[in-house]
Amino acid sequence: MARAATTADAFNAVAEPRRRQILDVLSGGERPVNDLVALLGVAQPLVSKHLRVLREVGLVDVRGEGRQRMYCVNSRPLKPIHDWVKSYEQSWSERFDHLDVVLEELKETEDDDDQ
Amino acid sequence: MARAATTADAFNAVAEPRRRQILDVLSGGERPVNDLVALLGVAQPLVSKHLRVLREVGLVDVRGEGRQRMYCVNSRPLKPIHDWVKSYEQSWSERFDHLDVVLEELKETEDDDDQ
DNA sequence: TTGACATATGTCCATATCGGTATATGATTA
DNA sequence: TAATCATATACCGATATGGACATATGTCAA
Repeated sequence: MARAATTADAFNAVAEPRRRQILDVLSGGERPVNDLVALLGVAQPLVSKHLRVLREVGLVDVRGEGRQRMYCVNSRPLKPIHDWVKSYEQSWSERFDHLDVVLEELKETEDDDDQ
Repeated sequence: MARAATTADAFNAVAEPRRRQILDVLSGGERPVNDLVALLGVAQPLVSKHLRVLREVGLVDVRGEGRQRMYCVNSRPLKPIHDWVKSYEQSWSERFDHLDVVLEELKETEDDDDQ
């Protein structure tokens, strides 16, 4: 087998930075493709391809408006990502970060022993 | 260019389900490689390679213990994912979900008009 | 040292990616 | 109808993947 398709799920679709950018722009409201092309400074066919991936995993919806196609975000497929990542959240919370700092300092103190 | 390397960042590393599984197991505590091999039922070289990817993005730390290598989670690289996804959280919250339901019902009512 | 165990690395294959360029489809206007 | 604008698709290249397999490295015990 090879790497999972980008259209396999939101995890894969969103791993590409450009697609996150697109979602970030669309989170400000519905946009036609050419807006994204201008805002991201990317070739139009590439934008269309990224939009296709996002559509296939349900992260964007389309609506025809004249000769334009208006895209908007549908963030529900992001929920599994949120849910999975959330269970790790406490680990980097302030309390634990502080503990890390303390441990780091301890280690450095040990390292300094041989000076 | 091709797809970004799996070791490019946590987004890419974590897009692979098997690697999330590994992190999920390790979140229960430090484990040697063979534990993961047994628990996931995957070939050992494959586990080692996944662990390498996770290590390269800083999601796991290793510690030598005799002839074993103990792996544990370091979830800090997940924070960017959490932060990015979090900004979309409200969209799927109850309130909005309810709104979706209402709109869905409205649409179905319209569709039923021709009965 | 030899052997056994734990883990890592190397090679191979099939596959699909992102990006670029060219072209097709589709809707609107003259 | 023809020309134009907006978007989608097709094809190509370079690249790296996950998995299977074989083998190297490294640590300990007899």
